[in-house]
Amino acid sequence: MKEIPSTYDPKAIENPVQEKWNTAKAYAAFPDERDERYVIMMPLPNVTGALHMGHAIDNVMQDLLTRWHRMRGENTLWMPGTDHAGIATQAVVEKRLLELEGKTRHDIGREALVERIWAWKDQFQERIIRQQQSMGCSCDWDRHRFTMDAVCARAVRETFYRLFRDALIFRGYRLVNWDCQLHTSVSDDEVYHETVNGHFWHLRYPVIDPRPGEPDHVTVATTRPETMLGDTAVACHPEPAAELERQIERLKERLAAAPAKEKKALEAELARYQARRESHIPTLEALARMAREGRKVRLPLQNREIPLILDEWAKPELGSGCVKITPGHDPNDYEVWQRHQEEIDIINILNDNGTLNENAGAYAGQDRFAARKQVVADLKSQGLLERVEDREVEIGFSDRSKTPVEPYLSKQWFLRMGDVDGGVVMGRGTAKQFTAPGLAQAAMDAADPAWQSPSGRQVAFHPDPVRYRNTYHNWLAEKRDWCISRQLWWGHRIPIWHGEFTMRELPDLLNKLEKYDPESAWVWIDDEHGHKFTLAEAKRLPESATKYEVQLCLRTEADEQNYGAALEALGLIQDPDVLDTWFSSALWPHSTLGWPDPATAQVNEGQSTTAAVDGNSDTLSYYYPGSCLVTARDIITLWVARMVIAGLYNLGDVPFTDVFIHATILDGKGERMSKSKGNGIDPLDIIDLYGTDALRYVLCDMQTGTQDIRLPVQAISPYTHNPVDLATAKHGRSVFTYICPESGKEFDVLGTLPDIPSAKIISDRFEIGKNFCNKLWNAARFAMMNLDQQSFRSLKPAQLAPEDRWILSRLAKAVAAVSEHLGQYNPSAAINDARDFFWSDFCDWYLELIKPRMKDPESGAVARQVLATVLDNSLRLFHPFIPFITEAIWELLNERAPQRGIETALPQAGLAMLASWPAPHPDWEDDALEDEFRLMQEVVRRIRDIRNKYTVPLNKEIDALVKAAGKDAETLRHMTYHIKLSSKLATLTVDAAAEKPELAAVQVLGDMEIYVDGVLDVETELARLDSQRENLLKRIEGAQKKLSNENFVSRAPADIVAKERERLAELENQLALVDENIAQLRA
RNA sequence: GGGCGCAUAGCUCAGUUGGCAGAGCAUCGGCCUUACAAGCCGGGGGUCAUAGGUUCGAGUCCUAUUGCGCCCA
Repeated sequence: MKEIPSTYDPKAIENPVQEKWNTAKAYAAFPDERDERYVIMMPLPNVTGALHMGHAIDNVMQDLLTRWHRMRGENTLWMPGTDHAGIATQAVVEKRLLELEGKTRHDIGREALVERIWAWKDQFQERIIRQQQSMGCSCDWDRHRFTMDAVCARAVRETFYRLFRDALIFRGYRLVNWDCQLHTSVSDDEVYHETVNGHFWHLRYPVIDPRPGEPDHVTVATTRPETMLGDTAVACHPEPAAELERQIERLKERLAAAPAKEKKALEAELARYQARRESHIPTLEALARMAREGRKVRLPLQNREIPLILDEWAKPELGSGCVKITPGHDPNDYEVWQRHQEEIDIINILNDNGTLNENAGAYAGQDRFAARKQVVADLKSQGLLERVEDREVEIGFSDRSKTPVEPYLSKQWFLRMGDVDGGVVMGRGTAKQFTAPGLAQAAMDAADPAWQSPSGRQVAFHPDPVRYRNTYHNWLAEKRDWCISRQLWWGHRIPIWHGEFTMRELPDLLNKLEKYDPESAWVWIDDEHGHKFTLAEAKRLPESATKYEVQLCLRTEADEQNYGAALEALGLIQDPDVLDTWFSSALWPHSTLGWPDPATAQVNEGQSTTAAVDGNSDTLSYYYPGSCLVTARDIITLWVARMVIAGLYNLGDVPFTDVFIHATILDGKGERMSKSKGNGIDPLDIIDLYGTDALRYVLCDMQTGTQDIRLPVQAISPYTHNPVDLATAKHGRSVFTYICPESGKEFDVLGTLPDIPSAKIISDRFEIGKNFCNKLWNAARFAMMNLDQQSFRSLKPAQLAPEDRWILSRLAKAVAAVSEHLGQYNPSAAINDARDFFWSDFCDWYLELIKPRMKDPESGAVARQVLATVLDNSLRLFHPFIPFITEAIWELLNERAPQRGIETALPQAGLAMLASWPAPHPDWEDDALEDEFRLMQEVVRRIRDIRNKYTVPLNKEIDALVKAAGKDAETLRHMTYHIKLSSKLATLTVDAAAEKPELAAVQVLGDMEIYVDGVLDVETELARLDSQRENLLKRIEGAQKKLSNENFVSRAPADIVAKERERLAELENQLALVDENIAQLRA
């Protein structure tokens, strides 16, 4: 039998426990005959780097739910995996390539780069899995997926094909955010904005052939002067005077409603507006008239004539009242262009690397920032620069390359999110097929409590259903088309072959394409306006020089092998772009299970199959739809919504019914924790210092409702190895360095400065978890010392001592409360229910009460059996929260008391992880007994207080006399043993007619008085009684005031009033007793 | 600019339908009591951000203000 060390050492237990789980494959899930199942799909970590605290809480919450449901006997699958994270990973690898070898991706080519990214992915995926395993994640490691695995890739292709066939995927020109360094579009989510000091340049464009009385130039302003090279118009408001008046009225309304302190600024603005009636409106009216006449201005530097146009985007109350229109490089101007397509052009002046192209004339080839300087200088020398204003400007940066993004016109693939004529068929060909108005609408409906999928499901958010549903709804309601193409090399290649042809060239090609089976190769023909034609329709188009784009989607990898080369021979080329990462993540809940066909899905070597075996279902039909998605707030829109869309579209059902939104981890200042801010904690550092279970305990403890988690952080000084509080420490030469207060030397928290030692970031909050684990360890150790091949025999309640029945009653209630709170997605409440039971009831009272019984053969045997049973249930109860220590103790307990239970034996299990969740035991609950215990504990506390007040050492036994009658007296007589033991009394006497010994310390408790003789110091006692008296007076006054309020007595519910009366009577009684005692002592 | 959220003990947070303000940590005093000093026993500490309102009664409901955070543009 194993010796039990006297202190809890997480390092000594975690690896062996991990090995046991892995050897037993305790995590593995297979379809079987059970109807109850529980499925969680892991939000995929990127393969770009190590896991941080955000991953830690996400994983711990998932593992908590997974272990809990597994113990409840449900067929539980937690599917793990990693995400290829397109741009993020490629950017990291490209950066390394440049740093280490001085090469760009173009130097080594597509294939070689992709090969290097695979190598990177293999390395990091392994590391991530190790980290997750060390956090105790009980995912099914034999089903681990990577978004570019064959099984996932097939699902991506199939989905793309179906969406394309349904005309929900289309190609079009759009202004996108362009990363000039990575040469790719980036999504809005990948752009962050920063306010920087910039300029507002006011430029003059000469009017062509001005007539008398007309302005000879217009002034426009811009923060990006080089974009003027791509200007195609200058806009003026169609009704400048009327519009200005409207704005003046609006401002007046705002002024009337504004608080005093804002009035001044608004008044000034109003005055400015009013002055413009004179200073600007005549010119603007003239320009509007000229625009109506089709007049033009000359674009400087380009010597191009561009029209004056009328558009409401020009604001007569701002600037000059006119705006330059650069449709190719500004989103607002792009919208203006869409309204005026017949009148004006759209010009792109940028290359994909941020240099100017041939459309920039003399500036072609220059970088955009160099060109900016040159343009400004040239305008100035021509006298066309009116003035330069300093101004704060907001600039969008690419999150990946940290360089400014440019609005850039390019052809991209989109997924249509809006409603579609005739609707969209969801779950086509399945038993759950239905029609939705559009993809976004389908996902919105899915979270509507009134809606049900064909299987009766819908999506609900926890723990705040309304708030998070609104977030989800508001985003989807925009129904913005989703740009799914990325100009990258790393990711799922778009399975489209396309080419441009005129109607003269087309018929021949169409005849050849017609031979392909549409089940393998779907064809759409787009005209220049994005109208789509089928093959058959296109054949009837009139012969012309108009260009059409032929797009053909090959459905499978095999189709590509078979037809790819032939298509290229026909003049079609494969689109070089890859899909947005979220496209494959959206399919995660079903692609991982083998969709579209689990029988033929190609899983990796050594993995569990997705196909049906031994008469059980395949994984897709068994585990889809899943149960719960666990994630943070910021992923609701990005990912949750897209998974719902994909699940509904492909399978006609939601991917999960519950979404658990957990907290975001902040530092002590309330800022989001992140590696790049220097406040990020590495979970492995916490595990190293406090143990995995401590990490998990504290994360569970802090996951309350919707409250984010604030973790005050410290740095471990590399000089003294002592913690340094970062909230108060002084900074060194940058915001990422601090001065160690003890040594006065500087350290760095980012770990990127070569000449300064870096410090680990930790948080002492995790001590709470370690302390609890130590308590659990030692309580178990005490139990083990007393359990030696403890045997089981059926015990009737009558054979149990009161403390045995009491602890079982408390246990039954704790089990119920923990289950209840876990069901409500409240881990904090749940772990505290368990903790309070274990620490405050079991350790503080029960263990102390049974110590003497350990020497008695008969009552000792009963106590041991109760002890083993309660410990058994406690381990089961704590296991989902702190799996390592509970598993380690479980093994020790199995050795010493293999069979546990009270009346019947509990179900046995070799692993705590596979043990059953504690059974509910309403029959053990005993409220009357708990009341008696509460009274006993009160009395004990009063006596202990006296001991403390008069510093009576514990080894000095004292006598207590209690004046009590009726039920109280009866209870105290039942509990005499417990009171004596817990407060170390020689004797306890309970007597209704007890007389207070002259110099006894007194405690008043309800109607009772407790006397302890022989310890008293008169002065101290008087002071104590005085303060008690004060307190009583205050409370009596409050109660009297309340009861003398006629309104309270007449309007408050009768039971509340009665309770208040009762309370007053009791307080008055206590006051009388205290007064009596004071009088006696004074006498 | 639009939307959402938060403010309770020194710190981190609970506080159900409105009915006696709680926990853990920290702090103070006493204990190396035989599982645990990472512990045990006891104590102190609050104008529930501010100002109004509803109500017999407000930490809780309503309005405004202040400060902070997040999301979207």
